[in-house]
Amino acid sequence: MAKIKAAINGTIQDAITKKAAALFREKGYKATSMRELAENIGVEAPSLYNHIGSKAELLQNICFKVANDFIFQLQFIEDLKHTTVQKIDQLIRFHIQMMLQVFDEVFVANHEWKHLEQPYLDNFLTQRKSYESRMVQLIKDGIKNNELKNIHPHVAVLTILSAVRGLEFWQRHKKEISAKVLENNIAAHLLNGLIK
Amino acid sequence: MAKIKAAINGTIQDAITKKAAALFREKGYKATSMRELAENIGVEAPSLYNHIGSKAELLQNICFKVANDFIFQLQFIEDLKHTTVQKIDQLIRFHIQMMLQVFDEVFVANHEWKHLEQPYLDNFLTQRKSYESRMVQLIKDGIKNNELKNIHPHVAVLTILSAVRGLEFWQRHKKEISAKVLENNIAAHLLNGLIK
DNA sequence: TTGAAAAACTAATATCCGTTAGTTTTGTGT
DNA sequence: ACACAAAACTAACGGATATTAGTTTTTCAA
Repeated sequence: MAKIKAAINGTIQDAITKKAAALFREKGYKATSMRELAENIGVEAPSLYNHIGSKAELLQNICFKVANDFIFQLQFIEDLKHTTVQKIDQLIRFHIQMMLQVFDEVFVANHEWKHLEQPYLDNFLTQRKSYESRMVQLIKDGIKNNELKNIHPHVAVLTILSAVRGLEFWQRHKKEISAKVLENNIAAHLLNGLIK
Repeated sequence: MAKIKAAINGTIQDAITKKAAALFREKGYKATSMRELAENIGVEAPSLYNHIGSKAELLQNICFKVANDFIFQLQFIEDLKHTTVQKIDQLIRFHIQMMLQVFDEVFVANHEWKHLEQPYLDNFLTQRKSYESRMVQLIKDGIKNNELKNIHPHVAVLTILSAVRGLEFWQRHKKEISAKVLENNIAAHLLNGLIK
């Protein structure tokens, strides 16, 4: 059998992880077998182990790569010299873009993290909790300086995060509507419910 | 081993289905074994088959019961003599209440439906698509009669559905905040982004 | 061209899964 | 108390799973 083809600027391991993300998204982690992943790549299952450590490791890499990207961007936005509304708007748009650009990976991080093994599971949940807290703080800032209505900050954060997650459904309608229209509609819908 | 205890006004099958919903929600359908379900009920795995047909059937019952409840309520709301805004408000609140009252079942219908087997899978997806379409029509009505802004109806529907789904996260915070506060905050957040 | 490293292959293992068959226990109406 | 039905049990099946061991093929630098 021919060698596994890596993308132009990626390792073979990256290629396997990418395909794994697609399958984990489509069928779920537990329902995706290594034989199936191998077949999709064009190789026998045991050959995968020349490049990766284990199935569990694939899930770990996907989940923590996504978590890292979000945390990095949040840090970047926090440090900007903008109004709170501008920051929230930018964060919402980043979420939307991630959803559209690395859909499989974000979906897996959102839905399949529960199959992480310890200590990765606790680690992941801690990171997510911290991310939520920092978003709550952003909303609190906006309320304090009178940019936002006096809504319940934590409820607002979860409403925003969940609404953005709804972009999962839009993968099916990608042709009917542009990314920019989506971004503007959703950001407006969510922000208009908050702004004074 | 003692007999399986049914709830006061339910069959034994209902009791098994209820516990299955809890486990499917917590661990996922594929990751939940019949041996595990049996242990949780206090019985050996084969004993379950005196009361149920198969694992797949458990998932079917959970998913279609939930779908049915939602469709029934949507029909009820459609027939009301209310403004469109009132109808949408009421529908949002129903979603929130379902999420809080039959959390496990709604969660499973939202996340584990992909493990349904044919023809149930297609059936379920058809029902869901129809439900979405009818919500889109509701929004369109509201735009037409000038109650709502000229937003993209389908985007609005998915934003609402996803935001409500965010209540999943609130199971952890149930003690900190009352159902009524949640309901009011989320409904307001989502509606204020739509109303003219 | 050759030789070593990388990566494919085949074969196999132990474990888990849903489910069936056959048997024993339990509960209930007479 | 007894008989019958309901529902528990044990044993076992065939099949899928992730992964390992051992071997052959491929690739590529010298």
